[in-house]
Amino acid sequence: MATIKEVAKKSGVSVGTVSAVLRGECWVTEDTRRKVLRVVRELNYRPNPLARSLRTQKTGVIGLVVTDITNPFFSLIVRAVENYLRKYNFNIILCDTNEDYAIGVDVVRVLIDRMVEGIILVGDVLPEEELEEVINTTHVPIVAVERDYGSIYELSMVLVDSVKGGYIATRHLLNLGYRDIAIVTGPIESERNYSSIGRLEGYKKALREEGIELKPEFIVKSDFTFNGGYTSVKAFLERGYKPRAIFASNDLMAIGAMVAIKEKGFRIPDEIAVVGYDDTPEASFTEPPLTTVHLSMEELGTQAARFVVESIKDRNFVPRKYILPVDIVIRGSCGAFKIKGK
Amino acid sequence: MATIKEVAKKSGVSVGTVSAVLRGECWVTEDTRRKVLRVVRELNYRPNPLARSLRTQKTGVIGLVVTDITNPFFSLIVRAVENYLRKYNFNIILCDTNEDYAIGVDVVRVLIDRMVEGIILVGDVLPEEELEEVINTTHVPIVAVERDYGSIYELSMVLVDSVKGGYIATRHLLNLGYRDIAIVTGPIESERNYSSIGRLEGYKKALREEGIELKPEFIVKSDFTFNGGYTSVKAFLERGYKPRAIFASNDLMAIGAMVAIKEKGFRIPDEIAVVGYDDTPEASFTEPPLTTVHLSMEELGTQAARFVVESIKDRNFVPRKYILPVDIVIRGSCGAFKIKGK
DNA sequence: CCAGATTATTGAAACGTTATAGTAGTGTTG
DNA sequence: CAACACTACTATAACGTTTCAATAATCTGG
Repeated sequence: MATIKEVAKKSGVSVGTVSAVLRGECWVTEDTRRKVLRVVRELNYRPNPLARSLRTQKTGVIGLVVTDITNPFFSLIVRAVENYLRKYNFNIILCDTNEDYAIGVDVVRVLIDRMVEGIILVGDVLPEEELEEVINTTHVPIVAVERDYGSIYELSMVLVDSVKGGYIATRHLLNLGYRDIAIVTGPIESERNYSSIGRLEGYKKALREEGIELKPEFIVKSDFTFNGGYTSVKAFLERGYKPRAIFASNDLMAIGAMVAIKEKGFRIPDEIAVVGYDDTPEASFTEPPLTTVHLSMEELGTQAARFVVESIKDRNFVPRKYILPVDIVIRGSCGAFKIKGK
Repeated sequence: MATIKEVAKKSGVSVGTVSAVLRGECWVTEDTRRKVLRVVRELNYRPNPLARSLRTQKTGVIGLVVTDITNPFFSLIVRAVENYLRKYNFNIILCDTNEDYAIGVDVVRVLIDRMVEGIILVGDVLPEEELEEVINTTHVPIVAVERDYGSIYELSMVLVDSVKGGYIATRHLLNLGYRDIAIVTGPIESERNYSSIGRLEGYKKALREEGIELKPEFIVKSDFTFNGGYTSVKAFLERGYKPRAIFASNDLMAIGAMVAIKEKGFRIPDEIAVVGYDDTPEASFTEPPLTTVHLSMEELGTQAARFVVESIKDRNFVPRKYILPVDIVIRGSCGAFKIKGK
């Protein structure tokens, strides 16, 4: 690997000048610029980003941490973030925590050591204590996606209006005349399960509004996976419950639920209607196609990336909050098109 | 951020000694070691990896490039790679090329500039010319996954026995007595579509073996996505063809195909049997569950990561090739369990 | 008890950049 | 034409580590 020194020597100028040419400083004469650039090409010189970063304290790297890369919800966000950041010449260090706080904590520390210029946390990567610690000990801009840390901390957030999402899903089912509506939730043990709890809240709100009593046994706890949706709903049905409709808090669980429902011999949507949440690509390819709360993962990712870039470029950026609007996309599984089939 | 100098000053030793303590050199007295470590803790000192890398020429970073992070096949590999590399304290810079060579080429160059210690390419990231260029100009160990670059280049490969996979899928359908078997392929325009072409080869081989003539119109070209599978099979059926079975070259397309088949009013597997490829999680949650060629993405990822780590640790590692064995997992969609339902 | 070996430690030179103070050389101006 | 300001550069000190030759301190053994 050629270094800047060799370029300098060979083109008969100082390293400073070469550096200046490469950084596009305006004061260099056209003559020397050309001379230097020729040598750069000749030696196939490429500046060493490590050395550069060491000096400038800028790495051009953003840390992106997700809880489950395997879930299309997250991978679509990852793609959007990457596409956005590429335009600004940032690279991404990606980490998947596998929903494990220990890994999350570790990984964020490593990112900070590596002097990333920004961190995007998607999902429940860090407990509040650790987030606080990180924010107190460092100044990297942080953006949390789909995890509400409240307004106490200095970080931007990109959120989905989960309550509203849960509400419109349930509302939609109510509007279709269903009363016995069960919900399949994600993890809801603690406050921090922002998205699960929000969706559940929306569900409750819609029922309350309609004056329907809330049956605790109709709240089926699960875990946002295919398999979780399948087993929890199967168990639920085997306990003898028979709701008229099920709102699953994400598409993966909705798909699992649909399999369980069919296995128990019920028709969808005629006997049990199903609504999902996320509108992942697979939602269009279930049988019947899944009615689901649509949210744009692309928008989430882009917005998060935008916040990060802004907080890096703009010295006095103040953390912001973006709330993604949601709507419902109606397909076959809810029974809205009883006549027309698909 | 505390630097090693401050630690040195505060603990009354030289920087060299601090460095030695931190790197666990054995010659330091227990006394100084303790003294230094106390100060390290007090100042909450963490070595700057940039500076370290600049000096040692080792970054502890591996580049991981995939063509479509959105596809569970890839994201499962990513997860496996990450899990393996974490154990060796490597971090990952992930890039998604979106199947775009231009991005792939660019991204690999950036990775090399950043002095990653190894590169894992999953899928068709780079054209041969560029791979050659990269290998000739640098010495980073490279591992290609699911892309066969032949034996000319100095790189390790982790491959799936695509031909065998295609063969056993088709063989399975033949064994069930089906003769009219269509195949839905991925892109097959050029040599480099290693996986698509391999699977197609396997399909052809099985038919040939059985003395069945190959109908070119039964080779349905598609693109490895849900939607591709759906539209291509829909068009195929609308052209009036009615195969007894369809082998889709991945699960996503199989799922799309199943929707198309049902939409056209055919029952699966009674009228048209379906077999997929990959055994992604969604394969268990189709209706009926998808019979598919099982391959362990985890194994692929782990193996690739292992190769990378080995080539880094072992000065005289010679590039190796690993071929993942495949088998078929029989579920409902192929009609092997006609009696028992699921 | 001193030469020589051994042990614990230091000091300074890298690593490859950028940033900045300084400096020749060339106009400009009063 | 001296004083001054530009212009186009150069030299060098960082950045925060590791590495290694040099060195002081201690220990051996003849």
